[in-house]
Parts: sequence; C-alpha cells; structure tokens
Amino acid sequence: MANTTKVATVDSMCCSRVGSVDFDEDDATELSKGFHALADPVRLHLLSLITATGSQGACVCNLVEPSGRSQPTVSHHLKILREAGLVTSEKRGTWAWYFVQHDRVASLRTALG
Amino acid sequence: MANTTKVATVDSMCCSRVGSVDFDEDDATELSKGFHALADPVRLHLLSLITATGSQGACVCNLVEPSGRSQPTVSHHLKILREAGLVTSEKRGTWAWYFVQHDRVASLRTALG
DNA sequence: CACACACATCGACGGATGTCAATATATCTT
DNA sequence: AAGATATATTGACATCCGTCGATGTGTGTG
Repeated sequence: MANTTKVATVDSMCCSRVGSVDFDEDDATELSKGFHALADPVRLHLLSLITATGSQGACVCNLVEPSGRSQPTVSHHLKILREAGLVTSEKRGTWAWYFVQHDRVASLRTALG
Repeated sequence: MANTTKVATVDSMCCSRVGSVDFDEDDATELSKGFHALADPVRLHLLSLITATGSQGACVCNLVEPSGRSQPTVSHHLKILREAGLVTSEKRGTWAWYFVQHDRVASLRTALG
C-alpha cells in the first residue's frame, strides 16, 4: 500500500492499477485508450506479427497479406497502434518498419493486476 | 517453446499469447472481445470499483453515483462486462451484486506477454 | 393489494469506427 | 525525367457504440 500513491507512479505513461483506491476517471480514460487499440482483431493480429519478429521489427509489406485486409486498412490500423504508443515506426527507403513498444504493452499488462 | 502449442493452452478461456507463432485470427477475435470490454473509461472505472471491494463484491446501487452516468447506462456497461466474462452477477432480493472474474482478467493479462 | 424501490430492457439519437477505392507522397530504378 | 513501388491520406459508406428518457420486471413493505 505504500507505493500506490499518485506521486509514486512512474514514467508519465500511466497509472494506478485497476482496483486501486485512487484509480479515478482520469486513469480510466488514459487506460481505455490503450485497450481501445487492442480491441480489434486486425490490430491484435498485427501487433502479434510485429511482436513475433522480436527486435528486428516488421515491414508493412509483410503485414498486409497475412492480415487479410487492404493496404490502406492496414495502414489505418498501424496508425492507431502507433498513436496508442504500442508500436513505433521507422522509414527505411521505400519501406516502413514497425516495432513493438514493450514498455507500453507492459504498462497495460501491469494495470490489469 | 515447448508449451506454446494449441493443445497445451488450458482452461477453455484463451489463447495463444500475442507474438506467439500460432496466434491466429481466431485468437485475435476472441481476445479482442475481452479488450473491447476494457476499452471504455466507464467500464474500467466500474471494474476498478468492483475489484476494490475484494471478494465482497459491489452492489449496483453503489456504482451508479461514482460512475457519473445514468442507471440505465451503468446497467448497459455491466452487461458488457458480464458478457465478456470479466464479472459475474448475483441477485439478492432487490439488489444485484457484481464480482470480478479474476481468471478472465488474468487471461487477458497473460495474453499480453 | 397497492405502492415504492432496484435493476434491466427498449427506442432513439449523435458520434465514432472499420472498410475499401481512389489518390497523394515519397523513394528507388532505369 | 519517367516509371515503378511502398506507404499514407482522403472520402464515402454502413455499421457499431455510448448515452439517456421511458418503460418493463421483479421484490420487498405497509
């Protein structure tokens, strides 16, 4: 109980854990943005494909076909994952590479328990 | 890698972990339902309030006012949490009590890493 | 039985979301 | 410079979602 105060929560990311006494509407709003990004099967599949590459990252050109969606749709979902902080991207020539932001994933996991 | 086969995943709940080689569209669809239930600040707040009661559970009558929403809206969100398997409910006289389904929460946490 | 109370369901509304075709932008190749 | 390739953006559309007021349902109380 000692390190559950607002002040003690680190890294600007987030939050009090769900179930904590000081888990308030602001925490809920912040957290819900992260879970919202995970609340779509295409995005979860994309995140899984990117995660499976380890630190190497995934090229968009290798994500479109396995996702079963059009290229613009994949681009749209990757943008949502990026804006939620779950992935980062890097342009390499013509290609775009995506990487998992493990810290953010971990913060969501931690908030659940 | 030895216990990541489909067969080895336990408890009917779910799933291969995100990033696992055999995390497929079906896993993504199943998981996304769980995260969808968490993708709303009101539902996260409700879940937190219920979690904070421990094994005692929370009466709906104690959830409406802190949520800042109308009673029908709270009832709507509780239904979504229930259908996602994150909470259970029990009628006691005129009141309805809600309890966290810790197994389900844990399965979502586990799927994240 | 009649009334009050707690909760669920229904109906409606505005706004958000997932999807794709078309188009724009940027980079590489010849 | 011209074309080819990879990705992002735009626009349109159907569907889904959160919200509330009104109403339904079941339970306890006088």
